[in-house]
Amino acid sequence: MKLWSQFFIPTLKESPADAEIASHKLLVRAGLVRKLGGGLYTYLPLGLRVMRKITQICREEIDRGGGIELEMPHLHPAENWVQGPRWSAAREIMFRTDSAGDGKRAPREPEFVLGPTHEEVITPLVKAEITSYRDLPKNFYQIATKFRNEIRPRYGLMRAREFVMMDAYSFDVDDAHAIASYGKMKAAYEAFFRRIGVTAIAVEADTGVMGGSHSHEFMVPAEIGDDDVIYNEASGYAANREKARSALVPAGLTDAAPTGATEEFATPGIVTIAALEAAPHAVPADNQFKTLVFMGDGKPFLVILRGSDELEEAKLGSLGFTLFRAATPEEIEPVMGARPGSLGAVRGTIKNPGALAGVFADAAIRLIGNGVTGANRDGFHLRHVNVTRDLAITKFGDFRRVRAGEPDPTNGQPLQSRRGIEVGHIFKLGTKYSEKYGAAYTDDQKQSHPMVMGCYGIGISRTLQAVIEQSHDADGIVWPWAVAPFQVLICVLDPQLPEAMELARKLAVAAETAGADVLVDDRAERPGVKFKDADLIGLPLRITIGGKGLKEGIVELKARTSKDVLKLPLAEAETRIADAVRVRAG
RNA sequence: CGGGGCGUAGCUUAGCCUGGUAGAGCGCCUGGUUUGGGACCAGGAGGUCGCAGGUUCGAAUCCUGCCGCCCCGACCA
Repeated sequence: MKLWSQFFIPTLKESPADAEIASHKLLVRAGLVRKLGGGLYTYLPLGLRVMRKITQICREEIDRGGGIELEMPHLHPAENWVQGPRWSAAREIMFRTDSAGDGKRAPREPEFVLGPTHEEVITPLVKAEITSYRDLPKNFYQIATKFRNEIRPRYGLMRAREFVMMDAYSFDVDDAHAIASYGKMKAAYEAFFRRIGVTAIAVEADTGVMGGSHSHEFMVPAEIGDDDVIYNEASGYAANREKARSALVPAGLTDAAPTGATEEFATPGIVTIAALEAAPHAVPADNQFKTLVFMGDGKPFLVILRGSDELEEAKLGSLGFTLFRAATPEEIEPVMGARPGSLGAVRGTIKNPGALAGVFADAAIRLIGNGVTGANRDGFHLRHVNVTRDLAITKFGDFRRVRAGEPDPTNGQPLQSRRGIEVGHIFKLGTKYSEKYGAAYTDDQKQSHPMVMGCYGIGISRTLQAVIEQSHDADGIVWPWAVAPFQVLICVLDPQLPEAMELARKLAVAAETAGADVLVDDRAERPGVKFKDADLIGLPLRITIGGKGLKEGIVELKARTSKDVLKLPLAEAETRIADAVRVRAG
């Protein structure tokens, strides 16, 4: 039992000016966190209690899924990263540290980085410690602070520079066993989110800079989420838009025959799809070929899409470049012979085709058959361009952004789209890290093999905020039982009455014995203030002890989720409260 | 990092355009009246107006630079 007057819950009537979304406002207003700087937050006592509860449930479920807890340093020798496979891709999000020195000369020390994730630490550890198939599988995890120099921290704990994450790393003898480990973690995640009272759905996801073959993200549906989930309820298909597929291009599609010889026509000043759509040319966007130029590891490559489609940039990750970015007009012209707006991939029109690392076409351009594209001559386009006859395509792929309404790839029904917050991610990594660091084992035939890895993350602090985003009303937070900082609030309206406080202590003991954490509001505040604060901090059960009720011989019991107030005769109060707690505690 | 916005008391903010003693509400302190959904009255403390330059007799206000924060984009748990 905690007495409010001896605890620290600084609630606010007004929302801080820098908070935009409900959960961020409530985090601050309910006295859970305070901001230190952009993306940096202090967990106040109430917030810390929630973090601990989420952390503990996470630990229990990961343990149940076979995880072994350890803790690695937050400070990493940069050397570990330089040796790894993604130093160049990941260094931009890392904080580098050194000694503050004596202020007189530049410190000369090994370079350190603050850990954004721990593959670069765990893999060398496992390499050194595990060498036999007899010691596999192993799945190590920790729940610890991570540091990422987010370009734009946002929405309170939602995207912070310093945040708490559960990160796990599995090591298996082969692919089949790695998939089993992956499956166990997926089940553990589902159990975790269920227990903390959060709806999180597993969706297919892009692997990003982590690499690896496949992955799922766990998404909490929310309007303010950063990600779009493409899904269909009937089929159960769900994917991050970055990864989503659709059956837009029918499997049996036959390629259109040419309609005539390609023909150049003048389009002075027309450099956008929309402009070519307008009169006098009137070429529909879905009859145009859009030609984009990217730089992949220093070499230009082309991506061709339908004019009506958007590029889904994440999908270019499948092309195998370590780093890629859009090319600048200065880079484009010498290769293509024209500036953006008049580009095309028709054979023979590209000025310097040898410079290209490839021409990658989205499969949907096959729906065009014969269309219009840039002539690689400023102010000119080509018509009657046939996909198979004319375009210098290296490879077809899926590069377009899927839109709601397109057919589900599994059942053909229309796909839907909604926003979500990514709270967890699981990756099947393969041998990318184990090969790089030499983490290998010897099998029973004395053969050496790289271990097959998986890695898994849950954003604990982000999940905390996602809980609030998903569970609040106009008055404040509505905590799910399992993660509430306290489950029972005893509101003593007349704390100056000794019999009121005595009763509060008695009821607190009853609730605690039944399995609840109890907060007693013993402040010398007016009832209105106490009720407003009670709703704001959102504890699941509220017991009200007032002078009036005591004269009547009752106390009141109210759930945060309900408007109904139960009047409990004093003689029954302890048992009734204990029952109410047991029902919810399960 | 590109685009936009904002920095005034612990919090929310007015004042800035059109330069001339920095104001309110909440919170805090004292006293009193109150006491079942953010009370009222009286008194009080609290501000180098983000920082540094500049223009001016005079700058919160105009100009320049920097810093910080928020929003949109690319990245992520």
